[in-house]
This record gives sequence, structure tokens and C-alpha cells, in this order.
Amino acid sequence: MTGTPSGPPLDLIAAAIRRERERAGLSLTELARRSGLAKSTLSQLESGSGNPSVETLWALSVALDIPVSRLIDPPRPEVRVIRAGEGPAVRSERAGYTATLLASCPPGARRDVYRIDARPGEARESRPHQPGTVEHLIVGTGRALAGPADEPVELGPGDYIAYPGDVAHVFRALAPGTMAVIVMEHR
Amino acid sequence: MTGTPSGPPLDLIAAAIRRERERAGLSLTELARRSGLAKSTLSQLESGSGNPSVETLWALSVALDIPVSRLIDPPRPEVRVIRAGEGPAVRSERAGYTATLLASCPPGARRDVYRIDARPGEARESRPHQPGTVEHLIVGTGRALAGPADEPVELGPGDYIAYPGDVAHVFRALAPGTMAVIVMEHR
DNA sequence: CGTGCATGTTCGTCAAATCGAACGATCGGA
DNA sequence: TCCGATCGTTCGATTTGACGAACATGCACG
Repeated sequence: MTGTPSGPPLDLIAAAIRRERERAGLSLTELARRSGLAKSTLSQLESGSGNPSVETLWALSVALDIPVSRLIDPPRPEVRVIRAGEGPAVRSERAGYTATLLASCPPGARRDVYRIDARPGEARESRPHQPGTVEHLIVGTGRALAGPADEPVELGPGDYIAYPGDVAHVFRALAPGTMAVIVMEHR
Repeated sequence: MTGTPSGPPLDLIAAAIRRERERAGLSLTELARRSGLAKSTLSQLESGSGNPSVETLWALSVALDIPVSRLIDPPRPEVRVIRAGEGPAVRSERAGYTATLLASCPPGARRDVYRIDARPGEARESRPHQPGTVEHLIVGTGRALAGPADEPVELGPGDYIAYPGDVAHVFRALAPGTMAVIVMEHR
């Protein structure tokens, strides 16, 4: 029945709490006072013997002035470079449209970053994605008609648009060599 | 004394759980079986009368195949357009560098989107941001030298780089009319 | 028209998270 | 050296989350 041996990261949470507390320069007593929690609770949590509730986590995140995610999703940054032309390219059936996935959605993150290279031609329509998704589009070069399918907006170099990704939307290049960046923000 | 009566979003979590479950097309019984939780627990949670522990949340997120954050951070989408030249511009002291904030970090989100317009000149150095921050940079036009301050990378049109934002980093335009997009991802 | 199986809810019990208070340890000043 | 303050830990009492079983309801099938 294991299937997922991904044990509950109680130790990680414990470490995160201690780390964030010490980062804020707070003592256990002080944090207890600010968060309204008992310092015994905090002590036990930081010692790893604890399974806090959301209320507890929320109180902590408020007192530490950090998003709750910081306490449960362990991060890990890196340095990556993807040269123009490299990277996983998702070409449309029709030529003249190339979407390159620059930064996919790793565990813990919730956004994809694409580079779009397109030539004038048929519009590329996208069916709705996951509800709550928001797309950010910045035109680099050329011109494009993009946005919600029922109300697209004409954009020039440097223009920016944000629109819900959970409804049908469209992208159509209006000039040769049109390049754009799309940040697809999942929820 | 907080000023923000930001009550624990128990209702939001309840709604989120139900939403995500129905999205996955799972019945309460099925989700209970997959997550190893009692369906009574799930029922109570979805009814809003509950304060789940991290173990419970973790089991849910694994069973639903979503990050835990999806259950605790509330969303909110919109449609916005910022024309080139519009929007809050943050000019550097030295001329030749303009950063425009396209999408700031509203409550619940955790990323800022900037457009950078720069001319060759002095490098612009940024001190470390919040720990865990990751910056994504895509060059639109021109050339730039960017990345960690101790190991910058030369980038051309379409090139992409991701690097930790919690260490000193730098951006220097190498050609006139250099435009880039920076996605600053907080944690 | 019953029967079988499903979904989602309610109730009593148990384990555990949280709390408040007391306890040694450490540090700084008189 | 002694005293006070603060730090973090430990210990019972209480609240509360999680579980399992029973329950009401709806739907398909014979």
C-alpha cells in the first residue's frame, strides 16, 4: 500500500520553522507571544515531534511574516541557461509557431515560462487550462493579437497583458519575427 | 494587535479541497481510499468544520497530485493590459535602465513580472532578495550580461536564464535597445 | 418493485495536538 | 559571587482532530 514512500516532511517543517524563526531574530518566547501559541508547542514543533494544524501554521506564518508555503514546500534554486533555439520546443501543427518551454513546473513551483516565436498566419487557439490559471504575455518583437478568444487585444513591442487561462484564449502574430514571453501561472 | 484580522482561512481550505477533489473527478470514498484518510474526516473538512494537520494536508496533496500550497493560498485572476511606456516605471539612478513593474505580487501570488529596457553602460547590481527567490530572465532584443554577480552569462535575443535571487546578481546591457523580461519568483 | 452498490453525512471513541506551569541552563550586571 | 532575567525544554490536563461504524439517500439492475 506504500505506493508513495514520500513521508510527511515533518522534519523539514520542523527545520523550516526553526530556520525562519532564527532568521527573523526572534526568541522562542517572543515568537510564542507574537503568534499567540504556547512556547511549549513551538519547542515541540521545532524538535520534530509535532504535526501542526493549519491554524498553527497560519499563526506562525503571520507572526513570521512569510507565506505558509515557505514552511511546507522546501525550495531549491539553481542556475540554468537555455540558448535561443535550444530547449524543448513545442511546435504547432501549422508551421510558423514555436513554443519553447523555458521553466517547467517543478514540485513546489506553480508557473511555466514559455518563449513564443511566431509568424503571421492562422491564430493559435488554446482551450481552457486548469481553473485559476493566469497567463502573462509580454511581446518582445513584432506585433500580436492575443488575449481571451472573445476579446483579443492587439499588442506591440513591450506591451503586456494578463488574462485568465481558464477560458479559451488566442495568440496570432501580426508581423514576421514576432517573439513573446508567456508566464503561465498555475494555481 | 496584528492590524490584519487575517483569520485562518478554514473556509477557503474547505472550498479548495472540495474544488480540487471534484476537479480530479474523485468521489469522497475514492479520495479517502487513495489518501488513506477516513471519509468522515474528508466530509468534515469539506464542510468547513475542520482544522487539518500537515499530515492530512500532505496525504491530500499527494492523492490529488497537487502542491500543498494549492490548498492554502487563495487565488484571483483578472484581465489587465499595460502598454509599452505605461505602468509604474522604476528608473535606475543612472539613466539607461528602466524597470517596469508589470504584475506585482498581490496577496496570494508570489511573483513579480518586470520589463527591463536598458542601454549599454554600467552594470546594475542587485543585492540579495528574500531567501528562496528565483529570477527568470528572457532577453527580447539586444544583448546582455546577466546572472549571479560572480558568474554572469552573456545572453542574446531569446536566451533564457534562471538563477537564485537570494544572492547578489547583476544585469548589464551590451547593446542599445536591449529589452528583457524578468520573472521574480518569491517563495 | 425490491436489491445491491454507490455517495456523502452523523455519532461515539481514541489518540494526539495544544496549552499552561514548572523546571534546569545560560548569561549579564551589581 | 550572588541575583535576576531570559532562554529552551519537559510534564500533566484539556481540547480537538482523526478514525471506524452506522446511517440516510440516490441510482442502476434484475
